[in-house]
Amino acid sequence: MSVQERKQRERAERERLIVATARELAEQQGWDAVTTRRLAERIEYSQPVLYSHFRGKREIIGAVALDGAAEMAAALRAATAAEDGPHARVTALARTYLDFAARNPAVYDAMFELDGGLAFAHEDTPQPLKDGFAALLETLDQVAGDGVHPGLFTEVFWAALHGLATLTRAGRLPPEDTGTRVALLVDRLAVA
Amino acid sequence: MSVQERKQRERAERERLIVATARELAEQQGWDAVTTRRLAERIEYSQPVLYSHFRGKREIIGAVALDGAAEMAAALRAATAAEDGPHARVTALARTYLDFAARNPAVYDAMFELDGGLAFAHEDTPQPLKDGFAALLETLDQVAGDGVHPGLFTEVFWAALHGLATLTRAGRLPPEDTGTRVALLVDRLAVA
DNA sequence: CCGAAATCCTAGCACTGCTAGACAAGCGAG
DNA sequence: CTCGCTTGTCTAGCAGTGCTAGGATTTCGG
Repeated sequence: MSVQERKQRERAERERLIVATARELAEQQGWDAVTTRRLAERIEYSQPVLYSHFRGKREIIGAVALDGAAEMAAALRAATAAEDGPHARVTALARTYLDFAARNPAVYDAMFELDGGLAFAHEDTPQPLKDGFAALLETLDQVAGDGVHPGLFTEVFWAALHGLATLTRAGRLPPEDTGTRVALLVDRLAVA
Repeated sequence: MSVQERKQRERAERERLIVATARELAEQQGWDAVTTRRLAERIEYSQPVLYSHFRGKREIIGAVALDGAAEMAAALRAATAAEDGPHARVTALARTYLDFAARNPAVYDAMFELDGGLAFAHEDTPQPLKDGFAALLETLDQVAGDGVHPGLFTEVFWAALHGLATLTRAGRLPPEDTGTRVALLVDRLAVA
């Protein structure tokens, strides 16, 4: 049995390599450069190997997205835990969110811009995505205000952050004023 | 000279046909289905004709985006003009924006999601885009609040709308609560 | 009416995601 | 240890993509 276990381990290892390589390549040269051929060459296997791990390119993007979601959730929790008071925590949350999106554009694209074939807002939503939303909710819950459903408030706040992230990265918003925009957003949306 | 004029007219007419057909096809079957071959077949010309009007597919997407921006700006102005009072106008603005995005997903994608090769936030930004932003600013200017730069406020509000639009359409947010989200957003962001 | 110029199309390139079928390596059974 | 078989991998290829070179056809000006 040990032989099979080793094989399974190696297979899982290779799968992680595929995802990590795809992410790296996307971050370096953009998702357009992530072709099955280039990806296969980088992991030093032939293309069909990719399809023995994933149904197709979409699923690879989806895997990168899940990794990213877990990472982002951890970053958000770490950033908010270091702050005192709801207002400071929300500010830190927003800054960290936008910072993550700016520093990992390819991963952010995999999560929200590209089609990774992931389910959302259903019971069959993958755990890391649920957890990412939960990380937002934990902090935003405290500033939703009376009579406002925390989940709905989180959705609105998240949408605002998402809009800022995407529009800034696409060159639609000048990046210099990000700090001011965050301050305005937090001051208005979050009730003490 | 009349002959040349007629030719120019026909050329312009054909260009409009290309853009309209691209938009129609994208709205019917998604942008993935808008290939140069299919598009060429629909306008009953060969592919190279497309390239005598546009540098490439990107520019076609850009042309659809510009059309859409003009349309959206008109819709926003019409909707806000019919309302009395700043709060009602902002609400109408937000509703109209999200409604436009929901009803014309392909056009909205061309404007913001896809790369149409358009410049933004510079002096060489095409006029319809500037005008779209101006349409937002006209209404939001009234509710920015004291000491808040109207342009910056508009950017934040716009980002929030954009986030709601994209996340809803991608299935990330349940569509039922759109009205509630808009109400929350307007109530908090807009200062009476 | 005829040469020149503008217009358009056929054919093809390099690339994409994805897959069938050949091939080799490693396994368990005798 | 050897034989058959499963398992894993690769080569080669398909249909489709955006885009373009070069030839054919139409249309214009003299």
